Amino acid sequence: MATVRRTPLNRDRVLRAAVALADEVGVAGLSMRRLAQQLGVVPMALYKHVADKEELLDGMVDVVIGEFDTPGPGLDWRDGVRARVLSARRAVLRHPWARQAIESRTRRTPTVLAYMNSVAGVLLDGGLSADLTHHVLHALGNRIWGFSPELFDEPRDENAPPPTPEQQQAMAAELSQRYPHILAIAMAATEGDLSRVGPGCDEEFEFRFALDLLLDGAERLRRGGWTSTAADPIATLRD
Amino acid sequence: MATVRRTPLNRDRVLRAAVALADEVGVAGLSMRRLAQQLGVVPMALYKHVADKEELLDGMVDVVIGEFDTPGPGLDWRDGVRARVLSARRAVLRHPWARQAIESRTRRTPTVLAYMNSVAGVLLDGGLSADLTHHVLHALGNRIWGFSPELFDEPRDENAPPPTPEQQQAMAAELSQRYPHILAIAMAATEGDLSRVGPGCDEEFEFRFALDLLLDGAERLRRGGWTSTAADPIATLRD
DNA sequence: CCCACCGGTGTACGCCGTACACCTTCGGGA
DNA sequence: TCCCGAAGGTGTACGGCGTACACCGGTGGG
Repeated sequence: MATVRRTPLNRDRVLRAAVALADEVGVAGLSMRRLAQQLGVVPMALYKHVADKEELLDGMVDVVIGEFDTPGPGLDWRDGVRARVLSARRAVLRHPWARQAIESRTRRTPTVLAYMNSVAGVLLDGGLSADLTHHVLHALGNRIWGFSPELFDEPRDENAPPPTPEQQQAMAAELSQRYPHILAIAMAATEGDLSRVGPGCDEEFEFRFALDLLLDGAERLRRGGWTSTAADPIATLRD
Repeated sequence: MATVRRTPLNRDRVLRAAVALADEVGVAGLSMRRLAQQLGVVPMALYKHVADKEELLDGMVDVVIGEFDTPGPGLDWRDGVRARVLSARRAVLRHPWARQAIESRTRRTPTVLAYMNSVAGVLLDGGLSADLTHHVLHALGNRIWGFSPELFDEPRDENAPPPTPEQQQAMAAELSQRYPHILAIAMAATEGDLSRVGPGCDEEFEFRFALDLLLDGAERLRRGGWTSTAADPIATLRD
């Protein structure tokens, strides 16, 4: 009997299936065994296509980077960086696990290098010295991958019931006693309505704010002919 | 016979042993079983003192935060933040696993809140509005914990032999072909001597550079009476 | 025609976190 | 004085994980 032969696996199909699976169940729920099951294959079959789980994750990150789009030239260098980085951000938002995956990766694959090279190119073309470009890339840090590094968000439990007024009252009392400064911030962020503390911060705004703060600081340094070898390299910033 | 009774465990001893063990073997090598062994106790004994491994890690982070020191008042707000953050940095450098642990944590323990509250207090006392303080804290992101978020470092293998001149030549050729902008940066960073690419970037410098870039940008916003409700909130920054 | 290789299989090992039932010890009311 | 309940430590067991290793059928090139 003509048992239909499955079209054979290959590295690309494995990676794309892994991305899809992670989109569903998160990076914590992604296991070699589960991925194999999803592909209708025995776990060890995967190892014909990726060396180990580390390499699988590297490959998955490469897939996400492949979704970044490269805006054409002709932009102010700051707009060029913004465009790249905000595109990265959109890709990372489509794959919520990507942030954690990127943070945990340490290998720099050719894809990763190519992306860094492209961002660096925008800075250099914009007139930043190689020196300044280097340090600005460091300053941007993970932001070039489209997410801010923070410990502030996330612990939001969607299924939790909204706080009752009494709970709000209690929280405000607790905050004002032990963490008055955090209370001040929360009040400002919610315009005094602590019940709106639920939705949390506007990540998009925070991301752009920090990005622009850094890019505009860099632009000021560029104009000032900044160099890292000066005695107080950052002094140019101080007026 | 008088079998000597071990002094009983308690949460504090467990956490400190965990920190010590992680200092030795890293966070990846830290398992409940191994920690128990180190304490001369059966694995399940730990669960009388911490709910689960998550809570153990939260507690370990709290221990590290406990090592931050709080500089006295009387400093310029920027110096106040710098002092706190650089002290955090020293603590995190003493516990190399802490960075990863902090990044992976999502629960905000009272210790975490207290630290954030203290940093926020410095900003507010320095004359930043609650609004601006909020966004500046976001902009600083993980930097308030004493490390920069980056994908640039780490993959340095100490045991690897230094590259031979031929390898350097090959690397430079590869770089100049495929990643010319990265080459430019590497040349600038090593003053043209690519053999010094080994030691990597000066993390301390990069950290301070980014920190000051952000703090000085924030100071400029403060002076300009920045507010997030303006049409183009960041416009104050432009030239 | 044969054989080497490629992709997939099956089994097994040693880790992991932790649920659950149990057992000792000890301090403090009745 | 007795008892009892809590606190702290134990032992066993389960289900999951990544992956080493031996194997095996099909297929295409010499």
